[in-house]
This record gives sequence, C-alpha cells and structure tokens, in this order.
Amino acid sequence: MKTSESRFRKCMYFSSNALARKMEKLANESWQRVGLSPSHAYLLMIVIEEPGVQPGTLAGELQLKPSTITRLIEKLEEKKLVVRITEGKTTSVYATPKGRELTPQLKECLTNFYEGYSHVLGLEESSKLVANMNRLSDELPG
Amino acid sequence: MKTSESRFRKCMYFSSNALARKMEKLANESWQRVGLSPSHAYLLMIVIEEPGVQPGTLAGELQLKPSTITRLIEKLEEKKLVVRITEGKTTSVYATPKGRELTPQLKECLTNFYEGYSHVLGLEESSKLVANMNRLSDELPG
DNA sequence: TCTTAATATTTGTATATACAAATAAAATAA
DNA sequence: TTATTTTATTTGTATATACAAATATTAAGA
Repeated sequence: MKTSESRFRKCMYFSSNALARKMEKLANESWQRVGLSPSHAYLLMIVIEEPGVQPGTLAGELQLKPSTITRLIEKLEEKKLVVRITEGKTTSVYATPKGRELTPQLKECLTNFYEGYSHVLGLEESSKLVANMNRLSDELPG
Repeated sequence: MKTSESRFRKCMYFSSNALARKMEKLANESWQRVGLSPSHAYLLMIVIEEPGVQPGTLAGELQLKPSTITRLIEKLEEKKLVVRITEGKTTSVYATPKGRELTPQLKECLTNFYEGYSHVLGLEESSKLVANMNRLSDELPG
C-alpha cells in the first residue's frame, strides 16, 4: 500500500518514518560498494576533511548522540579506516591512509545517492522539502 | 547543533532521519499516558475501527513489514488489548473490551500529538510537507 | 588547595524496525 | 487428484539509534 492510500496519509508520524526508512534503504544501496553504512560513510568523510575532529563535534554534525558516534567509530577502527587518539578527556579521530584512499569512491556514492532521489521532486522542490524538514526538526523540543 | 547548522543541512538522508527521530520522540511522549508506543497505539486504533482486520492489511496501512506487525500484535496481546484468531492461513485481529475502553484516551493522545508539531510550520505548510514526503516515499523504489 | 561541578566519552541495555528463512494453508496446473 | 506455486504469517537474527549510568578529566568555587 502506498503512503498516499493509507488512512494515515496526513500524519507526520508515518510520513516522516516511512520516508526515513526509504532514504535509509536508498542510502544503504548507494554506499554498498564501499562496504559502509551511510552513517559510517558520512562520518568517515567528515574525518577525512577535518582530521582530529572530536566525537562530540561529530555528534553535532551528524545529528546523532555521542554514544552512537562511539559505536560508529569503533566499527571504522576495526576496519582500519580511522584511529582514535585520546588525551585527557578529549579524543581526536583521524583517517588512516586506507581510509583516505576511499575518498573518490565515497564521493561517487554521494553523487549516486543524490541522483537516486532528486529527480522525483526535482531539485527545487527537494531543497524546499529538506529546508522544511530541517525547520521542523530544529524547532521541535529535544 | 541544529540541522540547519550542520554541513549536511542539504542532505535528505540526514534531514529525513533527524525529523523521523524527533517525531518518534514527540509521539512517544504523546502516547505515554496510555502506556503504548505510537505504533502500538495506531495499530490498536485501526483494530478498534476495523474489527477482524488482518496483519497483512495492518502492514499496508501502517507502512510496516508483516514481521513487524506480528511483533506489535504480540505485545498488545500480552497487554490483553487485542486478540488474534487464526483460521487457515489468515489471522483476524480484534480489540478486547479493555482495548476498546481506551478509545477516548487514544483520541486525546492523537490530538495532543498533532498540536505538538502543527504550530511550527502552520497547518497549510505542514500538509504540504507531508504530501511531498509521501510523494517521495511512494515514488522511491522498494 | 581541596572540593565540587561541568564536560567528554564510553558502556550496558533497550527500542523500533527489517530481512531472510521457515511454516502452513490455499489456489492453480498437470 | 496430485504436484506445484502462491499467499499469509511467524520466527530467528540483524541494524540503527537512543537513554541512562559509569568513567575519567578538567574547570571553578570555597
């Protein structure tokens, strides 16, 4: 059943969740060729661009909780794509050479991903949609 | 950090996920007084309105996978709010009297929930947002 | 300086959902 | 009628994320 046919077609709860799951799926497919989930891939991209970035900053940029960032970094560390250097209470994250080597593939995945959805609404409507989703997120409590 | 300040403010992946998590949180709070998660509550509301509805239909209406519906029903059954009657390969789900008694509270929760977010963008913009999210969901593969 | 409070990160656990395979029944084809 | 395919549901397992508490370190107040 399509969202537009469900009795909850007017409900933000279902629409936002359904869309997020669809985007998650599309993004997973887009980044499959580098063997990373979208969140791992985005985290790696930030770390490459911003060497030494701290988990707290990553949490802010990725809109995820610090505990989630810890788990993401752990996995990237297992794959030898990043390293963590802890000094005192702060931790700095760096991409390894192996991680940096993925840069071109990561960019391709990103392009693929955008192309996977932007044609549906068109670039302008997509931007507006994202802008309104952000506005709503930002003004909601929590 | 607000979504609008993140370097990924233009990315549908982050925006849709961030919004869905915010809505999940708001919805959780809204339905807390009946002791149900939003998905359990919505499922119960459908079952009350549509006695004997089948899991497959519920999956379509709620935009969730059949396996997820099974899990939701199991929990509502434990709480004695619904019962399942299986005949052959189909299963019919009915609300118990205890489940039906929740009707007025469930409606209040729903109202609370809508009021929790619709003022941010206003009713008209909210509707447009939902409509575009649905359109994108429906036209994306999967 | 010593104590308390604030900050950064991690760990243990929980939630919501999905995928893939298993089961079972009904429908169709041979 | 028997064999095969399709349909409906459930079960086992996995993923993405969060919350709350624990840990450790630095900063601030007495």
